[in-house]
Amino acid sequence: MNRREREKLFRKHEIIKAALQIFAQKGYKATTLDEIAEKSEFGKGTIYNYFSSKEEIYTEIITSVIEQHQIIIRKIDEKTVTLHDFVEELLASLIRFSRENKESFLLLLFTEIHQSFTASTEISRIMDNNKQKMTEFFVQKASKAIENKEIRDVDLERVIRLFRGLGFNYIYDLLVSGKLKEEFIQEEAKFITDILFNGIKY
Amino acid sequence: MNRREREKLFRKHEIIKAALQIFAQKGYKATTLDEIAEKSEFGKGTIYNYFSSKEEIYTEIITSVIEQHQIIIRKIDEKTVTLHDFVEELLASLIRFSRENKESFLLLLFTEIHQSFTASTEISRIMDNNKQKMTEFFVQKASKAIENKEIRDVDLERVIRLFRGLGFNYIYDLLVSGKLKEEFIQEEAKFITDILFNGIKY
Amino acid sequence: MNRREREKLFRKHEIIKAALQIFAQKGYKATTLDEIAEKSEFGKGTIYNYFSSKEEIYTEIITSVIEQHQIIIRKIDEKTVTLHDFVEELLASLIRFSRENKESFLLLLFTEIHQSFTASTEISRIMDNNKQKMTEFFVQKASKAIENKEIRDVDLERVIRLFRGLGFNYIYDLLVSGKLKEEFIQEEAKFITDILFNGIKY
Amino acid sequence: MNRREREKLFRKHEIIKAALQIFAQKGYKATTLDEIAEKSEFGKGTIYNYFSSKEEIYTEIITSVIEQHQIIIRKIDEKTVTLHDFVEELLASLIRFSRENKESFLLLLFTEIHQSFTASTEISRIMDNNKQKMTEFFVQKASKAIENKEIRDVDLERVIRLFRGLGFNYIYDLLVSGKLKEEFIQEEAKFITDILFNGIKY
DNA sequence: CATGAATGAGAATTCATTCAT
DNA sequence: CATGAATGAATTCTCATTCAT
Repeated sequence: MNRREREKLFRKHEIIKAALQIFAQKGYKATTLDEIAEKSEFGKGTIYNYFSSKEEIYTEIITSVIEQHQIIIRKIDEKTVTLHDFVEELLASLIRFSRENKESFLLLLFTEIHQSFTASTEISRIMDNNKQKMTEFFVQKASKAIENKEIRDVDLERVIRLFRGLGFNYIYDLLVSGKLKEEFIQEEAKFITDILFNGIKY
Repeated sequence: MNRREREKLFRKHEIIKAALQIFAQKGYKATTLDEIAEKSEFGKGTIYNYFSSKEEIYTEIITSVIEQHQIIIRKIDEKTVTLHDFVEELLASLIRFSRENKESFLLLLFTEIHQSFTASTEISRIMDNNKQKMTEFFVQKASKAIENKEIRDVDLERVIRLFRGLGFNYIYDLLVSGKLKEEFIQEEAKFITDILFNGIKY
Repeated sequence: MNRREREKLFRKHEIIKAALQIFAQKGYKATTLDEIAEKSEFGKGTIYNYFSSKEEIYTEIITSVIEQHQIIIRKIDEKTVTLHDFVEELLASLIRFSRENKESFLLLLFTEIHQSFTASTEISRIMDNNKQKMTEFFVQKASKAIENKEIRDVDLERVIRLFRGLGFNYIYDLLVSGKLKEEFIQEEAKFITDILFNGIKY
Repeated sequence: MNRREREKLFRKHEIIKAALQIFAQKGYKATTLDEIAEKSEFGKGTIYNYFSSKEEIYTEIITSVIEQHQIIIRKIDEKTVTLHDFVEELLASLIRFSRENKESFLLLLFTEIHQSFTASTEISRIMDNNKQKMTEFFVQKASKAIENKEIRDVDLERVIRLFRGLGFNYIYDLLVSGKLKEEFIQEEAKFITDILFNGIKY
């Protein structure tokens, strides 16, 4: 990649950065290109040299966010053996990611919850695929955990549902409460894992 | 209330019903009055005989949904003594409510997650108040549960965060999966409660 | 005219009274039928039993106002001989009329100034006719006044233009200033007449 | 000011020119943005790149017209010494202005007469201020004229009222009659001044 | 490439008029 | 007759997209 291409990519990224913040704050419909132009400090027309439509900006952003998400999951899957470690490390990673990429996380959450932000079936497909992937990793680890008597013989479909709920919403609450300090990330992950494995019973 | 007033109320409700469905599907911004008019089978102008603006429709709906939500929580709070029962019954009630009022639930979830759908600080206030109320009920029951050694001495702020995450997101997943049958509602509630109390550990 | 007809006429007059006030305050376009309905304490539909359109209400009102105006002029014309008396008495009458029918006067002024309030050529015709009539009376009296050496041999077209300007705008200023007391009406009329005849020169 | 800014200003002026004509013809309420767009030969949306609302267009226009009006008065005030000259020159100037800016004059007249065209208190304030200023200049010159025995000891409040009436309404009549030729402007001004000072008496 | 002026399709809202009760 | 609910055409305003410079 020569200088020209590198610069082009850099400018494109500037636009994405600006757009992400506004999309995360206002949602797809309520975000205007004027705002993106202003925040990215480019002219409105310039944006169309990098993206062919507002929807494309959104799609590209959300696709990239999901990819990062996937990479994290994949890495943790490879790095860990027991379900317990998988859960704790995945949570820690996701919490860390959310903290460092608050807007990405929020956008992911919106898109997850509210798929019709955009009419794009492309995005739906990617989201579903992502969900599917995460489920696979979890089920694999969990199945083995049941075999190894690490955990009880629970209904895995339900547990993954519950786990996903935790993952997303707990982190969201942490984010908006503003209490998410770097030094407590591992602690938060441990806490959720503890409850998930041991329950709150006396 | 005479016939005329009853009819008027009925028609207003027809509009609300239609609007709720579209708001829940598309969100506030992406919902147009033309759609509401068409779905409610009224003329566009007619809507304005019942509401003074699009925002008023939204506010009225979300306020009413939150009220229903509150009533459920309050009832379960009075009806139950132990935290275990409170959690199980509340989950069952919320699951049942969501099943019967899918759109209401989705709208609540959107508004919770994405407060800037509407600029209305009024709605924010109501939402915060609702969150606060639910927290209070939970904390009260949980504090006593700790005293009574029903549960361990866990960090309540975290547990409520976790529980709320469960409540919302688990139900959402159930809803979109389309697997939420009436006969399994109590079972689902029991399952979550079981995990929350006993964990998944072998 | 039997009771029924008298009542009908009475109700029609109630509507006219209400409409006149609002038209005078806001102008034709900015006045809504809802306002007229509310002010007249009739249902909106009822108004259409008495008038076939908003424009008809306006036309009927303005026509009636112009008629009253004409009657005054005609009466003063008959009652007076010299131009001086004609001018003074006409001014006094018009000032009195404006004071007692503020809205009518304002409406007349608007319609005079701003004929395109309504597209109605009917109104234009009536207004022009009114103007014409007033001019005729004035010119007749003035011509004789020149003959009789009551006044100099001035350009009558110009004087009538000047006089009309006085009549309307002076009264308007008096009206909005709120300083128009019954006991000063004749005095005001005398003042204008004095200036018109004698000028302000030392 | 560079080329871009000059062009922008020029286009803005094109819009103002078109809007002025229509406002003057139909009044504020009855003028639509579609008409302004069509007359100015811009797209409807383009107008909003120059003004943020219909009301802003109106306000800007009327403000500018009043300013021009003020400038004329001020200039004449400085240029003349006696009341007689002030009156004659002011009338001539105003007549000339009205002839060359028919629409501006009409708009001024409407706004004066019918302040509720727009709800804007801003405009009311400006209008009142303008009225006030004109009164001050007149009163100052007239007071001195009384001292100097240029004119009789007349009630100045009344004379200014009368003079304003003349100024506005006489010119209006001239305008609509279409008889206002450049070569007669000074003559018209002389005529009115003559009557005001000497009266029409023989 | 960068820009921002121009645009019109589309959105919310208003209101005169109709009409069933 | 009286009423006011229903309506859609008309109006103001927004914004993604195009395009000339």
